[in-house]
Amino acid sequence: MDKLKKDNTEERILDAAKSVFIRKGMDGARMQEIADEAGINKALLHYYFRTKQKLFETIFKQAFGQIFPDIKTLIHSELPIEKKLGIFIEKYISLLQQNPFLPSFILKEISRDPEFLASVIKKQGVNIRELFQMLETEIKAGKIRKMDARDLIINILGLSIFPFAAGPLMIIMFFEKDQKAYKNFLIRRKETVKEFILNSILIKYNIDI
Amino acid sequence: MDKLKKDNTEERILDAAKSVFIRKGMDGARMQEIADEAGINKALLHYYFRTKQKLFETIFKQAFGQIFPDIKTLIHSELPIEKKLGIFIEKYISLLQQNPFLPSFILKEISRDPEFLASVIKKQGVNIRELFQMLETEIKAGKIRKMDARDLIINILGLSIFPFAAGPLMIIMFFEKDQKAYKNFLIRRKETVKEFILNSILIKYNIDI
DNA sequence: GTCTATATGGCGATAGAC
DNA sequence: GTCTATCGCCATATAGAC
Repeated sequence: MDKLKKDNTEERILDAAKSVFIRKGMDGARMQEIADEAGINKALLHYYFRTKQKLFETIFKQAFGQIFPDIKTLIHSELPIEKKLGIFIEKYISLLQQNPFLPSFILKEISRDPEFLASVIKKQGVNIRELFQMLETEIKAGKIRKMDARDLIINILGLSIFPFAAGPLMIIMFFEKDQKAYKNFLIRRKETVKEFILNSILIKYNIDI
Repeated sequence: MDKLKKDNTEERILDAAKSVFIRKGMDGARMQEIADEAGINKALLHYYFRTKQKLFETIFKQAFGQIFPDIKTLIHSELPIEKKLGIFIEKYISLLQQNPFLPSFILKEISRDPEFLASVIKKQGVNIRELFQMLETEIKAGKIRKMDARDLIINILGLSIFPFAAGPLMIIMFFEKDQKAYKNFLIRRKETVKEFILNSILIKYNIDI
């Protein structure tokens, strides 16, 4: 029973902390606000997670862990490159749709403490090198037009992530505060991003006349 | 002489504030740090700009004002669309190169207070509607492949802005902390982004066999 | 205009009862 | 494990001398 109670409180704290940290960032978040949202008091926060910093790191790692869908299996799969990229983009944007505040949360952290973030990524076992090699192989094989693999990766990430990071502004300026229209835009995004990228990089042998 | 002295101090404050706010954001910035960097004391900050909030807003508007190069003239020019887009991308990335911390600064503000930001944009006299109309005209004329103009705008902005917002992480993970290699990457970016976008959206009538 | 000194409030963190 | 009360610090902001 005690065990259950503990788990429950800890979970409520983590949920509340995630919500507040994601809205306000590390600097803007207040322990009091997290406590309120969790339905407990500040002292208990410190009982569970000694410091604000530790609580933040717990949340950050948890949030960030989600952000790498199984890239590894995708890299080594035998699918043609356009399928690989298509699946990645779809999975990635779906993930962001379920966690729409992750992008701005992580971007904040990039400018606040990039070393910490890089260390978290390393621990996730993400293999950048393999990813580069895979892409470069495809480029050399002439499946993708000649380009810097770093550009390609950044382009894919930027096109996927940016509409979420800029979301609150887009809703006001592009969608007249119509949240639903924005949501529909994001749903279509999976297809339009795929289209946009593949159109740009695939080498096609069409006769267009 | 008094006038000169005033101007000088005010300018030093603005420079220092810009530097600190851009590094730390509104929440992370400290008035003491700004005062130190300006070579004065805290009290004087409040003498010039009553509150931190007001100082921040001054800086923000100033920084944001730069971010709209003369889009208006570009929209109404008689250049073909690929030239228009090319010029915009080049100008925009150049601007960001000179103010590499603007992206993360503004993205922070998007999630902190999007309404304020939208109001600043409105006052800048940016005419989103005209931009949409221009793009839609080109699409209808068959110069650009069929797509949602909002997607196109977001794609251009995302591809331009994201590499700066993610810069500190890229330097660590893609460039082994070699700042210079990253800078060179950004220099090349002007061309690669143009290429990437135009390749994706222009309708070409090539025979590729 | 610029400074020193201080007020005021808020926040993270801890002590200690239950 | 959970609470109330409080400490100690630091940040914004002001008062007042020069």
